[in-house]
Amino acid sequence: MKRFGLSKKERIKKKNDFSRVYNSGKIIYSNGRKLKAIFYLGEDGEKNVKVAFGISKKAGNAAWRNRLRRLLKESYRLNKEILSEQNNSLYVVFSPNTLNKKKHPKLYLRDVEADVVDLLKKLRNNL
RNA sequence: GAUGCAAGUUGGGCAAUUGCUGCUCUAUAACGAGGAACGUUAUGAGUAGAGGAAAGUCCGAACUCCAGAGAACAGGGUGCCGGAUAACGUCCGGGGGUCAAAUGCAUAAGCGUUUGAUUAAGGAAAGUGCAGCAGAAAAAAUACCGUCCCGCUUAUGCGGGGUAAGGGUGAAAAGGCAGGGUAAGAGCCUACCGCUUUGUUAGUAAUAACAAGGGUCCAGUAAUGGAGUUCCGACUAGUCGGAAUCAGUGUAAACCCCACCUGGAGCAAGGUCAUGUAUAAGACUACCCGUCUAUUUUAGACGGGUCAAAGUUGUUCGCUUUGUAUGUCUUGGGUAGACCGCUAGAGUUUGAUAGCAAUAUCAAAUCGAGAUAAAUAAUUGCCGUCCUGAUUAUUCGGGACACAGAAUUCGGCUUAUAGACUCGCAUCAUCA
RNA sequence: CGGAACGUGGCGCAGUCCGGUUAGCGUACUUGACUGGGGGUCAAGUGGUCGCGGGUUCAAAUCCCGCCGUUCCGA
Repeated sequence: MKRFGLSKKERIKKKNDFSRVYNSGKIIYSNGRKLKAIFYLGEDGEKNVKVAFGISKKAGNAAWRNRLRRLLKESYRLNKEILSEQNNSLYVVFSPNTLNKKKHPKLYLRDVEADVVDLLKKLRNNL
């Protein structure tokens, strides 16, 4: 597996997985409450982490949402080794909480990455 | 050269690193009984990878399904004329209306020419509805003030009648204006303008130009009466009665009339395979006639008719299916995985020909997204454009670079949009 | 992606079909009266770009066109 890669196997694709995360997952927020993450810890013993990025239609128009999703993906991709020590299957969905297009018409990686790292560290401590 | 307007084109570039999706490979590895071949997965290499609006979903089509998708009505849409097109509410060309400016003619009303803007613009002399408030009167209307005549009265004025020129109301008051006429007035009469009818010419047509006709005639101060012409109705069939004889205004994005178009749903359409639930629930299960077979009653098959149910997604007709078969129809439940549909097409560019143009025909060349909790990217550096701070004939900083993201595919419309370029027009400045 | 409905005082609605009278109702809010005070009742009052922009009309919340926003449905 690539060190900085993010292939199809590392993403949540099935509808059942999504409903499991949203129905019985836990929510944590980043410092400043810009972002939030919903996660679900499985008990099958398989060592893999799956992620997804969910952005509401109310946050902004399609081009803005597309850019935010790519930045979130990039931030996770560069920092996913933080979660490499756990042993069960883990499902995580990242979403913006207070972030929207009206407040932040221009998005940059340096703004988003710090919050994602913060979220990942909190996640590791919760396991 | 600057500024403004209008039209069109374009929608930052190069490199490095790290990634994603599709396709290709005599590539490497693992797995599948596994040597070859094949398949799957991973890795590697190569290659391609958002738009002019991809948007809004406002129109039009292609394509697919609905067990005919037929007819009539209803409903919906379009609306100057002609052309283009697969089609359109789109585009092109032509003509008309309205408004503004300039200018010419005219006493005026008005008419002509040029330029610009705008125009959902068939029919209001087929019918119906509506026109609040104000105003005397609002649609075959009407006399409030005024004005004229007659009667009464000392007079102020009162009563009767005429009058739409003037005042006033209103968005709108029943052609305009000048002269004649009159008791006063009025198309009451006349000229001009407008309106309208018919004809000719030009044009495929909308329409335009030109010509002719249309406000009747007689009597009367007037009201009015008579005559003529046209239309309608009645009957006793050639008389009687009624209406008209220069606009009965506006509204059809009110009903409506006319012409043309129109079945419904939409790629989450639909098809194949896999997985999987519960043969779950409900409705219909009628009658007559004829023929044939077996024959005691009777039963079965075929054909026809009636009836019932369901479908035909508004109604009717018509049509189709079913009516004792482990049948048909309706409702409900379950699956959310894979593949096909899925991208080469009414495609793009160039040239020639036809055409005023939209566009068409022919020839040559060319094209490379196809995802599905959804790829097409992120960061950095340099260059480019703009803003700004310091320094000052040069350099160093800082910031910004639009609107916006394919989801079956096309043709349009509408809306959003920083900057750059091209052509044309107008104004100003400078030089020759 | 496709298809539908709705937008009127702070809140919930009527009026829109078929244009005209003052845009109305409940609740909330303000003031006053009744009460020793509160609650409650009664009376009076405030508050509206009828989502936004054009058009038709003498006149538009209402008719027509274009935008904006919200909600719902579809394997």
